[in-house]
Amino acid sequence: MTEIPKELSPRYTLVQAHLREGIKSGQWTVGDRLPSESELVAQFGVSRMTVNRALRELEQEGLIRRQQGAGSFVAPLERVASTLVIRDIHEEIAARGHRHEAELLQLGERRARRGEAERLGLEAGARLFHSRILHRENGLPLQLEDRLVNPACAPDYLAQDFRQQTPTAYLLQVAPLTGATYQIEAAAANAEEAQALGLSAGDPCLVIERSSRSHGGTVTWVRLVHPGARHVLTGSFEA
Amino acid sequence: MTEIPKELSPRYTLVQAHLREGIKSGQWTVGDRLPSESELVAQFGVSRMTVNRALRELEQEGLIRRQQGAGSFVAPLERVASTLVIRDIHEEIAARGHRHEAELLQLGERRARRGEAERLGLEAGARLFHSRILHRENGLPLQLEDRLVNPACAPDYLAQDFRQQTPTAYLLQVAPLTGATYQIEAAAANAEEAQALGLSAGDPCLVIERSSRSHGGTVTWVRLVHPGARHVLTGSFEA
DNA sequence: CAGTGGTCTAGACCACTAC
DNA sequence: TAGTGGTCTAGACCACTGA
Repeated sequence: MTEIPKELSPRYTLVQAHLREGIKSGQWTVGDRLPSESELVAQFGVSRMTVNRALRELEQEGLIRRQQGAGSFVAPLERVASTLVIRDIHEEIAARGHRHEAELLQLGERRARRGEAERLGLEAGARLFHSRILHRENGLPLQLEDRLVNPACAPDYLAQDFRQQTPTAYLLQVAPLTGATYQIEAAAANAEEAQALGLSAGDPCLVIERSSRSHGGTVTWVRLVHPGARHVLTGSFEA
Repeated sequence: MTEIPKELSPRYTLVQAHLREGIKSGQWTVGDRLPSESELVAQFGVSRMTVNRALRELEQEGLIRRQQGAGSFVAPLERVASTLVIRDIHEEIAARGHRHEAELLQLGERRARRGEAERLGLEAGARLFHSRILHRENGLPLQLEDRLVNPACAPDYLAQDFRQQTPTAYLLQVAPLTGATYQIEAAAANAEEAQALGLSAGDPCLVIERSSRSHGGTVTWVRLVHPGARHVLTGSFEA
């Protein structure tokens, strides 16, 4: 019937662009009702499925809110939300075009200390692997990585050369990630951390703690300590 | 033709559940090719549009990767990504069932200092509003809020009572949010900040700087300083 | 009740990929 | 060239909302 334009944006994106523009410009503001699906069908000369997809995706983005029987409305953007990405330190440094070096400070097996078994979902006093690595960017200490590993998920962990491949990369390979939780805080460097990172004890650090799961349960728990002055998390979001 | 089941999950979610299960269980692992759309059509007895939607949404989630002409594959979950939400401090404290108090330390109009005009997209030396508020949770200092406001976007800013309504809430009301950028870092409290927050100078703080835009441009820039020991950002993600 | 969004179908044409 | 995903249509039935 109607021709599908070649080399152009798909039609549903045209509908989205129209609504985005109206919201950005203030034509529709928070709480306003947007044109109904059938109105957009008439306006753009497309099928309802196409309009429906356009609106559904805008809803997934959080830009609009849809209510069956009532209509589509401009969503209140009360929250600054964006996807926070925590990347492998090697990738992150490489992406900046810099040199990454990993210094292995500790690697071994030991019994879980108080609280450690719980983090990995093991029984108290279970054996686990432990590693401590200092990551440098162009020679400058950037991250101190303290890691606990569930031996059941990565039995060959101790045999790896972590100067060649980061624990993160190795573990992703042997135990595909299916979930994670993390926590970000500011903390003072203790004496050990300060020495490794070339700071003074008490200096502010950005600390990320993360627990990663795979099919077989919790694979690893890691504490990443960064000099506060040298590591910043950034993000943005756009309506 | 085929009946649509009542009171049950939509059919596209059944297809998704099947694929999710296979990926979680390890039936398909990173890089594996998933059944094609037509195979899933045959397997589930649904139309291709339905299967297509199921797969498209899994791709948006990042769980699979699709390539025209080649197939759908299990995506490598290399990144710990999740939606980071920065909420209004009042909401955050109220959600914990605690008492929020705001102490107005400064409120006024002045000329932009060096670097400040740029953050708001104003000309050097332009006039702007400034406020400094200490937020307490159950009496304990939790956040020191230093804010610059573009007068063009919120001309009545100085007349508000910020003990009753946070600047965040007020500004969202008068200038609907259309975008923002933020930055998270660890920093040492300076003398002023330490005094306000009841810390010692040099104590680690979690600092969030955020710039918010509305239709009319940059509305406000804010620096939020939190005692490192008392504020943690958390999040999680699931395959 | 009329209008809304939620879901679904059975086709279709296209661009792309791998063999 | 055969098979893949990308997009689109013109219908349809349904659940829900608000007047």
